[in-house]
Amino acid sequence: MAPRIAPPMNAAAPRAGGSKLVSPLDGLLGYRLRRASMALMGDLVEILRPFGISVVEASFLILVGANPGCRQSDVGRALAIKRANLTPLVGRLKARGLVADAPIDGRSLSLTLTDAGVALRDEALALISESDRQARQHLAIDEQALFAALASLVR
Amino acid sequence: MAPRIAPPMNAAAPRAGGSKLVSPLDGLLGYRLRRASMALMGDLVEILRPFGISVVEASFLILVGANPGCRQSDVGRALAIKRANLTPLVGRLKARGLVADAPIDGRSLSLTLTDAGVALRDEALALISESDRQARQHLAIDEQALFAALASLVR
DNA sequence: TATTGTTATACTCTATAACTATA
DNA sequence: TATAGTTATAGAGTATAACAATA
Repeated sequence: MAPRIAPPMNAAAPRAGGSKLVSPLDGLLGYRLRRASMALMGDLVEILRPFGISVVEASFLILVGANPGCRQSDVGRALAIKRANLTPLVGRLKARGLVADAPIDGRSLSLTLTDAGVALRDEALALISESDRQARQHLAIDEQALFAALASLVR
Repeated sequence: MAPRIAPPMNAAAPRAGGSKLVSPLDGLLGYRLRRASMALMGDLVEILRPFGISVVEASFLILVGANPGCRQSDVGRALAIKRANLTPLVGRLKARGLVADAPIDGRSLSLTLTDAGVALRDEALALISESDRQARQHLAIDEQALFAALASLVR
């Protein structure tokens, strides 16, 4: 056994400082993912605050903007938003003049961004992309590998 | 220009299948993190359902269990739970006989798991760790590098 | 019969503000 | 003065169930 230097007496007492806790959670991938996700979500909330839209609403606008004429139900599936929650969400965006809908076949609705919706989406997406780029640029890991690993955890 | 073979007529119409959408969100790290986190959280919810506790409650029990006698406020800080939400959380766990508290200095509370709390924590943590291990074992990426990358995104 | 959209409702988690007591 | 804990309350976000209309 290698000799060990005796630590100072106060180092032997756990909880001395009173604030640093042992965290078994730090060894869990799920926990680390949640904390990282929450950190980026927090940034996103700040970015979106001036626009007066939520993260879910922004995701919705971005997806509809990239798929003009898409069915409401498909957007809901893609974002894992339940039908029952989709109605008031679309209602808010329509009320703000950001989204327009039109019947497809009598039971489905097609969605499109209005000009105002496109303008807001463009502004917001630019800021979101820039913030995301900044978060990625100091990663000490291959970005493609990271994305692939994250994708492998979904479903 | 290279000659192009004419596609079948129905292939020219986007949205033919009607379900796959173009998703600019897939290029965002924040979005991929959120989806991956939500997937693992879903697993966790299923694991905890038989115990009748939430993900937050399980995290709380695990952290208190690893730090007997810790201050309630320190646990709240470590898990980013606001003081106002901590009181009913601890109240529920005390009412179920999983956690015990004791005054430290007249304004702070120290928390400890009861025997029942330790037993539940042991059972739950074993299942959680096993589920987490399964999620990690097929990652095509260095685990240490992944954890470091995730940590670099927090704060 | 299965899907789409709607309505109503409830539950969880989180957020804010005000208050008391203590270091 | 800053911190710890409490209380009350409000807001997102998400969940279920039931319904009508349509494919």
